[in-house]
Amino acid sequence: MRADAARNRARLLEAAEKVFAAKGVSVPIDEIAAAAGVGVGTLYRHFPTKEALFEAVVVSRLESFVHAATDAATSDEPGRVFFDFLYRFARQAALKRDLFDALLVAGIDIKSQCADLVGELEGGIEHLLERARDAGDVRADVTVKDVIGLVMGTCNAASQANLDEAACDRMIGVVCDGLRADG
Amino acid sequence: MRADAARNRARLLEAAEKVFAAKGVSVPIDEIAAAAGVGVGTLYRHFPTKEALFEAVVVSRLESFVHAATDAATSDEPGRVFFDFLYRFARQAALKRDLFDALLVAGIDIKSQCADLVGELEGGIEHLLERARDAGDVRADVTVKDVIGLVMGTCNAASQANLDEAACDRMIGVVCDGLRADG
Amino acid sequence: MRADAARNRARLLEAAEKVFAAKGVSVPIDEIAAAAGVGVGTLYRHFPTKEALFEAVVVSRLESFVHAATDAATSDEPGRVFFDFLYRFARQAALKRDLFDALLVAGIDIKSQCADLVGELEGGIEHLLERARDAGDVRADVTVKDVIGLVMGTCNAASQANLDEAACDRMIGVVCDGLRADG
Amino acid sequence: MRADAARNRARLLEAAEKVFAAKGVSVPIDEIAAAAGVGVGTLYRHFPTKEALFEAVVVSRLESFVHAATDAATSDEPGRVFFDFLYRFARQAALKRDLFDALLVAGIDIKSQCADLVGELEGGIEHLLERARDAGDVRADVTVKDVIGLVMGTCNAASQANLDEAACDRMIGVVCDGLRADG
DNA sequence: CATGAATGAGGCTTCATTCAT
DNA sequence: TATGAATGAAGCCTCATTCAT
Repeated sequence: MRADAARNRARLLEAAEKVFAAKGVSVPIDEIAAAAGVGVGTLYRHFPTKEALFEAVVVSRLESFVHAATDAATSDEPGRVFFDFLYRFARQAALKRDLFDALLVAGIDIKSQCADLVGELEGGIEHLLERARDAGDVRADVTVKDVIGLVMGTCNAASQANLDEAACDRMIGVVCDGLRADG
Repeated sequence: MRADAARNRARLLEAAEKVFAAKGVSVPIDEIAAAAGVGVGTLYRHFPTKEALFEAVVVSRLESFVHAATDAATSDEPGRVFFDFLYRFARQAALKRDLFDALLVAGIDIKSQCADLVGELEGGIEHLLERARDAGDVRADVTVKDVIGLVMGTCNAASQANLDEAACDRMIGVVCDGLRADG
Repeated sequence: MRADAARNRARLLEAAEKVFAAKGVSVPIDEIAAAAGVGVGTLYRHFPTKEALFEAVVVSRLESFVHAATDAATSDEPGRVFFDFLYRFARQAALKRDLFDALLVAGIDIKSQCADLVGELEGGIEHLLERARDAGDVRADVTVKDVIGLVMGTCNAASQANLDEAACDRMIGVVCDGLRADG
Repeated sequence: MRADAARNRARLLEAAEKVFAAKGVSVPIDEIAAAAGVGVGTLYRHFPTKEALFEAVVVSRLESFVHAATDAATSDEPGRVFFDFLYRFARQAALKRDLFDALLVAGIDIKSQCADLVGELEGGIEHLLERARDAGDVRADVTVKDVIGLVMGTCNAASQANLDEAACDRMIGVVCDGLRADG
């Protein structure tokens, strides 16, 4: 791939992330192209479909989470590491508001690549969860999906309600305390 | 109001609730009319705008919550009543998936009536929360908005992820335990 | 026809005249029914079509002009009578602004009854014109259609431009002077 | 601007002029697009609104009138030039039937550019009128608005009644004679 | 290869007319 | 019979996608 093509692709992803976040998934694709400083044609050369562009944005987000989970996998303080991960996860999700919502809500099905990554991410978190549970730091009855749902849901709610960072931390704190408790 | 008009209005609300929930707010309005078994014109006679229809659906939902909060306001077991309310709230929200998300996400501003009801509902929950807090059953640092965000967010997440009722209860359980804890 | 039916018909005609004049021919028919204080159903019982209602309105207007022309037919001052008629005609037309415009412009073809009345009116004016011409008070080269066009066109223009009565009189004065002149 | 875009814009203007003239302002916009041999989308790329398209058509017409008025401004035979202008004006207006009516009648407000041009045109004609009046060739009591109303109204009437060119000339002749007369 | 003009299906809404009450 | 609710074709406009430049 030529250097300028690569640069355009990067610009498009960045612009798409911003614009999707700011205006929702239903934003006209021309607006994204404009924000990236390229023509629609160029956008379509890199992403065959609006949906494909959206997926690519989500994928890039997921990837960073997967890396974080992998990095945290081999600590010797499983509990601390697990909860730290949740906080970091939450903060990220809170920052990039509307994107995950959009992903979950807007009726755009997650496809191929995305599904794989989601699986990987779940796997990574499950690993962290199990180690924390084995160490007695997390109650026994919750599943990965519960954990992800709790954190993501809370973040979404916080961002949708325009709550500040303090509120978001407080809410995640509640969730973490709930996870620690003996049920 | 004539009998048939009332029947059609009810059908429309019901259909809209279902269809919005199943396919998101961006569903074509004709589909709702078809689901209700009436022509588009009839829909527009009852609701002057797609947005108005959506609002009406949300309002009817909110109203039932407000009633529940009011009913629970005068118990002598504030803690139990508060958490019971949250469970009921959650179960309702989980059943009617995607609607509240949509409300919060889809860029449709809440208007007039809706805003009032939301305010009322917040007031009602705040009352329950304060009584439970005064009774020492809930930690001191959380606000109504936190509570609502936690419950709603969790429910949304659960429904989006197609989790079953058990998972949803488990998640709400985590949240409630977190709220009980001393922070 | 029952008394109340007749009253409804009259009310509808009156309302239609006002509403058409105020808002143009493209006004929704419900608005006319509402202005007349009856339901649309009643309107349709009296006039099978929006166009038919419009035609009826125009007919009633034309009839009054025809009567005026007939009344003026037998004067012994043909010139004065002719120009007086034009002034009266103009004033009427100017008052009921938008109706004739609408009639002429809006693509609604004149039908049956209307056409007959227009013919009658033209006949009446032609009679006045001929007598005035024979008396040497009007130049020889103009036709009835010219006269009607000049007066109606001027009135329409005046009303469209929101000119006041003085301006309208001035303009008709110009036209009349032009008609008097020897060409 | 790209060559094809310019060509399409021109085609659209031309088609719009014809179609508006033939069928009135209420003609569906798809019909204009079809007449121009382009898709609706193209029409909307060039003119953001039906009204904007209409305005553009009117503007192009007005411009030619303004130029004519400017060209005639510095003659040394003010009377002849003034009446010549009116004849030319009339002939143009008569050719493009229904457009100006539509403009004046159909409830489409003249906006920005249009208003400016109308002002310019009025100014131009006023200049001609004053010079002709000063030369003693036109009666003293008429205003520009009167003159414009008389000519435009007459032309509209002529075209609406499907009168031929001779009749139109005759009618304008009457108006001009009326303007010359001493009132 | 980049651009942005062109396309047209499809969305929301209006309104003349019909029909149940 | 009067009413006004129901109907649905048709209008205006948007926007994902294709294609000429």
